[in-house]
Amino acid sequence: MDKQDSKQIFSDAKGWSRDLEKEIQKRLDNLELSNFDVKIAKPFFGIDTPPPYPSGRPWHLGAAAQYSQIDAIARSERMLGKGVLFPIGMDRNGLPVERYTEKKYDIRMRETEREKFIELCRGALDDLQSEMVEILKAIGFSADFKNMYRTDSDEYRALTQATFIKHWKDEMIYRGNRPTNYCVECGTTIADAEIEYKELPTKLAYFTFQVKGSKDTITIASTRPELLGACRAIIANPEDTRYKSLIGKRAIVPIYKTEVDILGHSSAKPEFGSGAVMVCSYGDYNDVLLFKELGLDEKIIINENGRLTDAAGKLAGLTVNSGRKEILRLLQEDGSLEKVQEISHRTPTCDRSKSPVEIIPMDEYYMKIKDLKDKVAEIIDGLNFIPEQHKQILLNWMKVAADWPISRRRFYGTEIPLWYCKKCNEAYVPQPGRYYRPWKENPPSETVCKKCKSTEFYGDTRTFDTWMDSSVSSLFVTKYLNDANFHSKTYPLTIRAQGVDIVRTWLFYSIVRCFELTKTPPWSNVWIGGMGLDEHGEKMSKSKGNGVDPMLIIERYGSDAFRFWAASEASPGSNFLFSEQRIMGAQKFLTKLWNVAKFIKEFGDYGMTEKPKKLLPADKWILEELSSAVKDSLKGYTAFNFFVPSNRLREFTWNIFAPHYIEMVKARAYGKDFSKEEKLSAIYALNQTLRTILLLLAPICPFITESIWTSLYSEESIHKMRFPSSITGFEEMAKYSNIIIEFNTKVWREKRSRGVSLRDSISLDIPTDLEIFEKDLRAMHNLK
RNA sequence: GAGCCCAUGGUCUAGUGGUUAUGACGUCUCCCUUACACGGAGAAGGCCGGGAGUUCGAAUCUCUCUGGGCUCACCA
Repeated sequence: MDKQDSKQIFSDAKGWSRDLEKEIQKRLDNLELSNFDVKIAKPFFGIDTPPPYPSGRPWHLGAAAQYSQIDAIARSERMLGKGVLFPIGMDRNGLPVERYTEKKYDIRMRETEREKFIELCRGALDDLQSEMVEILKAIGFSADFKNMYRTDSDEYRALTQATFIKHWKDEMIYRGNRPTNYCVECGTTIADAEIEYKELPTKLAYFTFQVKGSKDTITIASTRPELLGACRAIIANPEDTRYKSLIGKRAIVPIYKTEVDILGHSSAKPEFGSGAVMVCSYGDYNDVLLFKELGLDEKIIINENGRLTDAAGKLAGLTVNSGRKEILRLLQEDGSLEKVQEISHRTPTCDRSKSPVEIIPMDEYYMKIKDLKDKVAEIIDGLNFIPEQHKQILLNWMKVAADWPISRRRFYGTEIPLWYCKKCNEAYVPQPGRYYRPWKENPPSETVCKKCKSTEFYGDTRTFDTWMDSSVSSLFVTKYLNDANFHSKTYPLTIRAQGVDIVRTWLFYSIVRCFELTKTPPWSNVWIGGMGLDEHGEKMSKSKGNGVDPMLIIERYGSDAFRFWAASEASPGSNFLFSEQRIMGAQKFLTKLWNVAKFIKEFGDYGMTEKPKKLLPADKWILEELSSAVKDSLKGYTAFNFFVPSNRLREFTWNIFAPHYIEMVKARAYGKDFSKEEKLSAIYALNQTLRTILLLLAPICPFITESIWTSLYSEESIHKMRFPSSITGFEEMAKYSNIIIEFNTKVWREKRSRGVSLRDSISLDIPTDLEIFEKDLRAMHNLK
């Protein structure tokens, strides 16, 4: 936008709006603020930006608010004189797009040719990605879009694989056949971190086992009767008088007629159900522990399609749910079923598909976590968390974190770069540096099995958990293994910024992985944003239908109003409640600022930068008040806290500058009954104050500040300026603030009580405290 | 069951040993005043969740109770 245009807008527009913003957006898009050059000698500031998953509209309003805050980190650091590396990538691996693609084309992944399915996913992502970029640009996100990376690019996947290969060689990875969390709907193993517990209604069935060699029976209660065929023991609490005499005997499993031991074990709680429990492979995590502890033989009764196996006898082939109905019918027929109780049960579900998780023994790759706990806890302790208290979330998770299953039985992900010898099954690990696809490629030519010298291999068909990719984002953006010079100058980064919802995944895995690879924590600061909730404080979600499309809000009130709202609504780390009314409030403030600028612009180019020889007391006073706002705002920015500057600047502008100072000097600025020298002093202070407010507000409201700035002060963008330092020399004026405000209020109240208009003249004495402002105050209130 | 966090006018929120307890939104009344009616001025509205303690002095520190939120664990 050139100066002519902005003047046009100024004279016409009554307030700030989205339409004005769109004009500025074009200009800002071309600024290339995010250009980063390691050769330029500025203090380095690197941001590990969360790569958003392109999920299409509506994007989560809380996420949009959070990204606008992350953008404010980048903008404020630029204005603090740093060389800011502000990368942006798209997280494009994993389940969400696979599920989206299945739905969109009405196909099933496993019934589709792998190559074809991958193509469809990629196409879907490309569409969703361009929409995501549009949204990011609309909220004023100033990251390096020119070098936008994708976690599914050959280059990125080569890095994920290279880091895996290093972990493999360092013996950080092992392969194990262990009962793991398995989501039938997604058809893959999932990690503990991906489990979400939900209270779901379920049936608790009570049924009897015949005690061998006696007429006694023992009743057990189970929510998983369909696992009866995999029952290997019954346990009861050794203190439980009802069952004491039965411990050590054997019981006959109804329907299946197999025999199992009745054992004493403290994990059976007498007060729950019947007090006796059947132990099956595997109903829950406790069963896993008991099988291990009691040395029981597992019987695989559920397969990876979620159907009961031959081990289930008559139930073979049924799904878990229909198997449950059928076994209850059979038990009823058999006379073993005592009763069925409706209960609410905390059920582990998959956080992607929301369906119940089964525990099935699967052959998977694991990354060792348990051995690292102490070291990782130490690293976490050394990081600066914003807010400090959120460090605890991660430390708590650390205490229970188990080894991380990293392999997934899915198609759209980074392939596990391993082949196995067809003869002796020895693993072959390729050289790092290239992107490998073992499911469709042979290993590099001339590969010979180091054990048996065979040249025949088969590739692993699995992919990685997507967190394997995103947990090395800080390495990718610093060109690890790719540009040693760049990496050494940019790693570790300065700050990780992210939401509280992915602390135990992205944050935790990033620390573990990057530290293992580089022996250095990937950043020194961790900024954790709170969650955006609906107006009643409930989580926004598509299923609840309480989500709000941030683009609609931005179209209605503008991006700056949205960003100002996000900044001023809550301290960093606190959750914030959506409120359209409060976003309107933010827009009102921008309109106020706009009108202040319109007023000041009237005086043209006088004395805007050149300090007049003599400043009048009122002008010194406002500069002192301004100075205090500068100090507070800068303190907020250096702590990555935008709540402080946004509220401080709103308060200063709206409650001090506009009603008191501007009113005080209005007559002088117009030059009515004042000398030219006095007039220039006012105009200087007015401009100085506005300039400073604009500079300090620019990281939070990049559009309106750019618009006013380029219209009044410079051809050069405000976003290439430095923050002002606080003004000194007027400290003694601070004492007048309260008395000025009190006096003005007193006059206004007086006029009101006399029923005269504000411009009417009354006679009133100026207090001696305020004598130095007498001329301004008389003019302001029209005092005789 | 354990840990962490929170409790301030109708609503949201600032405040970390001394303030007349901050601001926003909302409410009520008056006012077109050469930036702004998308505005201005004024007003009402709070025993800072309850109780006990430390202190000359507590919204602020300690204990305790109550009520919320989050996380983890157990639940056959």
